[in-house]
Amino acid sequence: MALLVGKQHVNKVDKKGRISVPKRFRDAFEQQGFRGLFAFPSFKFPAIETCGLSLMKRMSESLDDLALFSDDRDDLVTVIMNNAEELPFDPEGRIVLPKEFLDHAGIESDAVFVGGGTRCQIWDPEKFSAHNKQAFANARARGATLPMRASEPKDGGE
Amino acid sequence: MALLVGKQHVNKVDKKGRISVPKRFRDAFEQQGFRGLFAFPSFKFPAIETCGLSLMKRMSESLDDLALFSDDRDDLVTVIMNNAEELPFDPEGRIVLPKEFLDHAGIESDAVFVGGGTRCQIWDPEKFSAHNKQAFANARARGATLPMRASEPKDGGE
DNA sequence: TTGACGCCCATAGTTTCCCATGATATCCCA
DNA sequence: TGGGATATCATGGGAAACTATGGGCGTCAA
Repeated sequence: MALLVGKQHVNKVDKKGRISVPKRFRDAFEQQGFRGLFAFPSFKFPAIETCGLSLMKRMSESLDDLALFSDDRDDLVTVIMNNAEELPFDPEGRIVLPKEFLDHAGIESDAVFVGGGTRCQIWDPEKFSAHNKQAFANARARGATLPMRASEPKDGGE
Repeated sequence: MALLVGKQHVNKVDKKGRISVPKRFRDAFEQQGFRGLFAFPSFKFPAIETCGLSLMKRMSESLDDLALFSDDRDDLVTVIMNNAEELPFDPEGRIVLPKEFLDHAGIESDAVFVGGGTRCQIWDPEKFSAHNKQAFANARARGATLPMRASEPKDGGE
């Protein structure tokens, strides 16, 4: 899948709750066989997490591998599936953000799409800006490092 | 199959006990070859479990895999199969919820359809809200993780 | 005959679609 | 290399389509 990066897409939420999904991101999601995306509130941040059909399906299948009616499964289903929403694109490539999501993220009129590799987050621009600064500070203070995966011999698809 | 997710569908139970099944869920169930759904009271929660023909079949088969005459099997067969009802959609896409189910779930005038991937549950909105909070707390306390199925090597077609 | 159930119709409120407009970015050509 | 022509993307609003809901009627069965 195309990589989603960047934080330059600041779009407007209109009075119907619609917002344009940046073309790049939209294309990446559409390639997964569903003209839309899946969104759910982040539990760590005041932000909305979004992903495409592939990841959502994979999570659903993984959940189905757990024993039906087990506590583990029930809790995870609730946390993941029950709190997600399927948001189809309209012909112009917009989605309608449920009010609950807007509240969670503290979004009013503008929102920024932040690419995070295979998925993306939607933030209130100011909140993200603060979060971004903080992340820089944290990484610097902690001297964060990233152990790298061995590179693929061939171009490993997606 | 289309994924069933979300908890935004809050519909009303009319005095005949009818309730509209949200369009998305209805479509997903109908695709399975039966214009209706299967429902049975959850034995863990004050909620009604519902699923389509496919999952019902899969559960039946899974039950057959349990040892004949084992307590688990007998109990589950009783709890699931004996208490399940086949609820056909009316021309408007509604089902009639048996009074017994309404009582079990403590549903009076409103009910929320909660998507859980391949099935969905019907709850009293307030009870679900509390349950949702609890599930988050449980998952966090237990440090729940979801072992993921291996992702498809190629771009997962479909 | 009464009640339960399924079907039909009417309606209100949303949601989705469609079109128009403005703003950008891209490209082409002088 | 500058300027404009063109395609693309984001945005806004109105209209059409659809979903959810409520009530009435006929039918079948106890």
